[in-house]
Amino acid sequence: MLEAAVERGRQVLPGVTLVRAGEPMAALLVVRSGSAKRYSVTLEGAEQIHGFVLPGEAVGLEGFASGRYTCEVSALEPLSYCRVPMRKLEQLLERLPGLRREMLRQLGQALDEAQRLRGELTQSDARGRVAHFLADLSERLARRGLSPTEFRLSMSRADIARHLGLTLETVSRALSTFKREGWLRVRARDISVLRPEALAALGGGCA
Amino acid sequence: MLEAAVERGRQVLPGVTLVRAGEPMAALLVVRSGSAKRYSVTLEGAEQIHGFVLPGEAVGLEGFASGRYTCEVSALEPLSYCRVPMRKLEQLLERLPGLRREMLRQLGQALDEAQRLRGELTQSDARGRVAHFLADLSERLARRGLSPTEFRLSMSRADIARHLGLTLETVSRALSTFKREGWLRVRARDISVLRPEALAALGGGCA
DNA sequence: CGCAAAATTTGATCCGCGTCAAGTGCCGAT
DNA sequence: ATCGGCACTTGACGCGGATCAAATTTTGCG
Repeated sequence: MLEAAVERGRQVLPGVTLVRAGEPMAALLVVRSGSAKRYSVTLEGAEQIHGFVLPGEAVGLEGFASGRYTCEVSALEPLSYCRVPMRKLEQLLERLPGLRREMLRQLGQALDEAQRLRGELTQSDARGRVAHFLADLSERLARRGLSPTEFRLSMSRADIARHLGLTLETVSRALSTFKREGWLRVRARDISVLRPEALAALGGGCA
Repeated sequence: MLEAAVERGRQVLPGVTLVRAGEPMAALLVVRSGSAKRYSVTLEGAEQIHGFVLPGEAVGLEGFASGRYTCEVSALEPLSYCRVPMRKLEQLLERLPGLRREMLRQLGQALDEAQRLRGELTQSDARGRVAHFLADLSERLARRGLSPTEFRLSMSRADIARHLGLTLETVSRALSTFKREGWLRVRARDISVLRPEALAALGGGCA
């Protein structure tokens, strides 16, 4: 059923752009492995990073609004994904009530997360934001069966900073602080979380 | 068709809570007139304001994620709304491909706006955020056929501040600055926008 | 393996916004 | 009409993070 509609996985190299802002939304993309960044480019040419796409997550859901993608998505590592053409998707939605609910669920979740993140970011200070970012990443990795305590950041400090509305220096300082406090081990882009609860306490003030 | 499924409008007074976090999502609510604030309560009891609901907008779409609402929505003014029970909604989605697309479109748009807003807020300074807030409000009012230049804020400065991740003093100062520059006229909660383009320039750096 | 370029860390200084503290004006109650 | 309370405005000051600058590590490549 679903499998039959899905085009065989495709592979791309780091730096390759999967979708561009303004391009018609011809298909739904789901990342199989690797990671990507979602961003839009401001008038001044700066990247505004909306978030990072991990395995199992869909790309460009916000394109449903207008039928066109509203941001760019480009691979941060070698990445494989599968692709469901919109025409196929509509046929499937016609037939499968479960898939309808699933699509609404996914969109609802994306919306919920976007809001929650916005709340976190506007309320917290720099370290709180970085802690939250790490905790969130950790949780999403765990959801995919990967280690929540040992992972490698696929994005640069600058990408993290632009995502959190900070400067890369501030992100670096926050990581150094966490390291000094004994909450993390940091070696370049390799992270070991030693005290997840400390990060969660700083990052998550939500009920 | 749609009209038949919609329960007659209901009215509530200011301060009344329409939906509560954790409550099962039994129906889709759409605001007819008046306005409301969406918020969640942090562990410390502070309100985190996710946004404001204007006429024509739906309440609690993020509830699709889990079948339960994830934030509270309470009326800021006398408010009327209509209500589509979830059971009815599913039946309609079964039969109407157009409504399916419309639901996805609405969710996509909510997602797109949440992301865009997050980007704005994390990148801009205090005046940029307030300018963006006013420009956004103005645009949404215009979309409903209301005046984009003359309106009354239904929310307090404190609500605006918590929404933007600022303090109420800073919001007040931003408004005073805009007034001094001749971009706005401000009398208590009544706003006249004199130079929309100035606000847009400060508020919107997106492509 | 060694070099050059890029990414990251660390340090010093400055400024915007949060905080604390007084006013000022608007609105409802009596 | 007057009073009291609350929302808002305005002012003073300190701190966290942006900015500028330089050292250090990592990575990609010949």
